Amino acid sequence: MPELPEVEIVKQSLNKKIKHKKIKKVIIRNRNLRSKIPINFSNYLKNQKVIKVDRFSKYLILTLSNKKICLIHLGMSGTIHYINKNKASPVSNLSFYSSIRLPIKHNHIEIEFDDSKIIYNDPRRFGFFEIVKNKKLLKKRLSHLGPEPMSEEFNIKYVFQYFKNKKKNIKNFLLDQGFVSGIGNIYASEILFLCEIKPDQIVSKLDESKCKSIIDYSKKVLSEAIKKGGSSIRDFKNISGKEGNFQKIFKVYDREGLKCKKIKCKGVIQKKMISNRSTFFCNSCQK
DNA sequence: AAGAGGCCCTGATAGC
DNA sequence: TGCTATCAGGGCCTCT
Repeated sequence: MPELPEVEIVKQSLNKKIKHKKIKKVIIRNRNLRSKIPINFSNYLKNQKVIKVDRFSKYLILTLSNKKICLIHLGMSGTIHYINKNKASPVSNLSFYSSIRLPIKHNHIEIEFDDSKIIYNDPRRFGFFEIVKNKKLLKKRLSHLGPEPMSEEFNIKYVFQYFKNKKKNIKNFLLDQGFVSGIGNIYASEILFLCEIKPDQIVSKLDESKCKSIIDYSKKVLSEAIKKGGSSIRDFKNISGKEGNFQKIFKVYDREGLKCKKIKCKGVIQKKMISNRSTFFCNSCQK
């Protein structure tokens, strides 16, 4: 569910709420996530301070005072909720979704501080919590990931070279975390719309200027989404709190059958399954 | 060795 | 009302 911008929003709010706080207690309510939470997981966290919270791609990285690292991925449906013990309600929510009440089912992990706690909830269990023993191992753990879209490394030389002789379509590559890491299914469609490139375009056929527009719009869309607080769709909608706002300006995602938003374009937004993921595009201005 | 497809899991919604 | 089928923001594994 959460793509890079949403994970960034979670990271920012975690830094505001739990940075420098000491972990007093860890409760595992359900070990079953993408990988099973190890029996001794709590031992690494207990009595440690949270030094900082970082993010790479869609991963959250909690550095603890014992130098161990708690690596978190939210999968499709993972959310983190922050509760201040002194304030009964409403509950402020660290997921980019918001909720004034706590989820009841599918709470997997609770991490308690003196005055507050965070709860990890994940109905589909595609997320995970892992302990990585040091920085070097973290680098190794994340070594399969390509550059982030906003980084300098994601440049024309890299992209043009990467696309040479490749026969997959561009939508597939934007979702391929080894090529570029952080873009997910929603932003892939949004980026390609702005580039005026059809999602099933084979990448070896893209010229340099098209590659350049993919780079520029990837950076632009993701930074814009972060500014808007991410995208809140489906979950917890219509509940007051810190919802993201980017979904309000989706150009193509979930707009099947509606008119293209580009000025003077008479096109209609189409939905097509590409590698089993729904993909939205304009049948007229995307070539 | 790149690329296609299946699978992990629960919940919401659509269609009959 | 109550079935069944399909789809959902991700990523890994296997097969060809």
